[in-house]
Amino acid sequence: MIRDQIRQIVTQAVASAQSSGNLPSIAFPPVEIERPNQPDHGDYSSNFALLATSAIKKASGRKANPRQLAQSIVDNIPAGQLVGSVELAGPGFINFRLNECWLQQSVLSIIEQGPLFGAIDRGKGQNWQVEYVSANPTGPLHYGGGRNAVLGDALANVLEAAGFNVQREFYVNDSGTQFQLFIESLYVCYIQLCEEQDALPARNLEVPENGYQGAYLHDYAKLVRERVGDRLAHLAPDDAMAALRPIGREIVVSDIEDELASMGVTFDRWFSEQTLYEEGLVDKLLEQLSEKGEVVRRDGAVWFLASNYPGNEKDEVVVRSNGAPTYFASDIAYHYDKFARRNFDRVINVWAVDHQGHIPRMGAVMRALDLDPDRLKILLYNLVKLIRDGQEVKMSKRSGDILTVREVVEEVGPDAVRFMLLTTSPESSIDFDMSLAVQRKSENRVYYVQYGHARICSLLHRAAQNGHRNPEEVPPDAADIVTLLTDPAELTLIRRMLEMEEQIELAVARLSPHNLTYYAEDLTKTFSVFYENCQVLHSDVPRELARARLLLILAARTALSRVLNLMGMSAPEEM
RNA sequence: GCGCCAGUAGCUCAGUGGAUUAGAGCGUCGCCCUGCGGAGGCGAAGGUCGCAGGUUCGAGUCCUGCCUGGCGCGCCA
Repeated sequence: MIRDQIRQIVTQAVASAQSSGNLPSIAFPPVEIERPNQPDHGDYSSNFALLATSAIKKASGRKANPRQLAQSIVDNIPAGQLVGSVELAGPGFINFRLNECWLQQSVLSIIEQGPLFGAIDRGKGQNWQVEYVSANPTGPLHYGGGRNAVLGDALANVLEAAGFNVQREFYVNDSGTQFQLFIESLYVCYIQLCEEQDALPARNLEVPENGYQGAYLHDYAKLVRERVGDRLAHLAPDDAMAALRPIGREIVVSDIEDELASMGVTFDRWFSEQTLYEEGLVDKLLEQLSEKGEVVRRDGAVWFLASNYPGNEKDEVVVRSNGAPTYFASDIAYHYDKFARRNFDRVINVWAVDHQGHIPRMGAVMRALDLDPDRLKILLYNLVKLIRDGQEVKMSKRSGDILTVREVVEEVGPDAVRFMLLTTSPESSIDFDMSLAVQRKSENRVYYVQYGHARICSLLHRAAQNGHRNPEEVPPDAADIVTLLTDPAELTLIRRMLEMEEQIELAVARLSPHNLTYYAEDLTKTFSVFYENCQVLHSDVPRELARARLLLILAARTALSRVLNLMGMSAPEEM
């Protein structure tokens, strides 16, 4: 990474200034390289001299002059290929400007990297898991789950770009009370359907008190009947429901899977909670924890003594007094499986804020299992408020009247959904204006980037028609040709593209990819300015210069489609 | 009551302790089509960064207190 290289240059300059006695030999803080806001201040800058001043003051009580310190560092920076100029500025900043020749050649390196452009090696082959969505398998996804899906998916993309081996997992809660209620509700709908279709005597069954009422249950019931006919209607209710469980599970999970796929979200693994019970892992771990005194029986229930751990005020029930385990019991086993068996170096769970209370107890579980709590990260995101025609879209979950991810995707399109749900930092809530998202006009920022990409493709296509042979290929003399790229708009575009690595690094460091949306817009904006200022296929433009600009455009397409793909969006060739 | 999060332009939101001017999109008001897709470009207006203190060479960013809003504090998930 460029930033790392510059950091390295400064660090070495500091070391040589120290060994020649121009800088005191004390322990300095690590060198920070930042990107100045103002272009006048160069491409990169370091405030090291300012930080060093206070370090010296602390160490020796002497007050050093930051500009002087900066000068002695600058004096120790050798000439190189990457950096064109180094200057001392303001109270003691060291500003770096990238070498123009180097910028020009990097156009070719961008093209060469292609769809992997911007990849960095932060992961060093570590195995990470991102677990996201993990909605209850009781029906279609509530639109709020869309944010979870988009966030987790883009984060996984970015982690892969940063050199991590990433596994995407959906945890299927196919064992708890909610799933049981779903099966009971589905059973009732199924029976009603059979009574109707197969002329069976009416039993007047009703969906249980806290059961699921949504219309989708009737669709599911139809699917059940298509598979097994009225066979289950002739069994005793308990037997029928036992038989219904795997069928219902498959129907609802594949419905959710389709729904997510409509947004381009797919998983490597759908992990069944039920299997943790079937193989006895839950019991085994509760037993182990009990032997260690982490789990005790009290008031007829079984408790995990979370309050022994920092941040936890209360203990947690793992087995109710009626003998039924809570979801927390299987969560212990699930995380044991993730860390102790599958050995992920790190796991990121994407949770909505209403689950924030679980965070401290998960930390307690990790410690109780002798696992490093830092291996588990929770990415919390705030809720989504849907606005349509200036009004909040309200809904009642009870009547099953929920707006689903599928409906929102159908209404505004998958790319708009992804972009909109990604622009806001996770901890902020989102006001998602659907009426705005549908508009394919300038008021809608979603299509701006895609439009830019489509223009690029159109331009390359037209170049071929205009007699440029193979505009998508790099000619043998490309290294000479790109030296013609000297227009400020051209160089600015190159600089912007070269931020890709830093944007990926930033998204990984914060565990949030929302910066990508802003970067994508910025990139497109810079391209548009270039496009406005620099003609390519006009007859006035010399042949060689046109070729150079086509290479730049090819690089721009590489960069734009890369960032779109990282966000999980399509990069259309025409619109 | 306690805990977590948010409060930045008319609206929706960025902002990684830095450089007399705090950014973007939309909206508003002006320009730019005998030029590669105008779903574009240029410019203007618009801010006591919730309030009050503090830390430091330097604070929208860190600390404390307060105000407002959201979420959480079950033998629910």
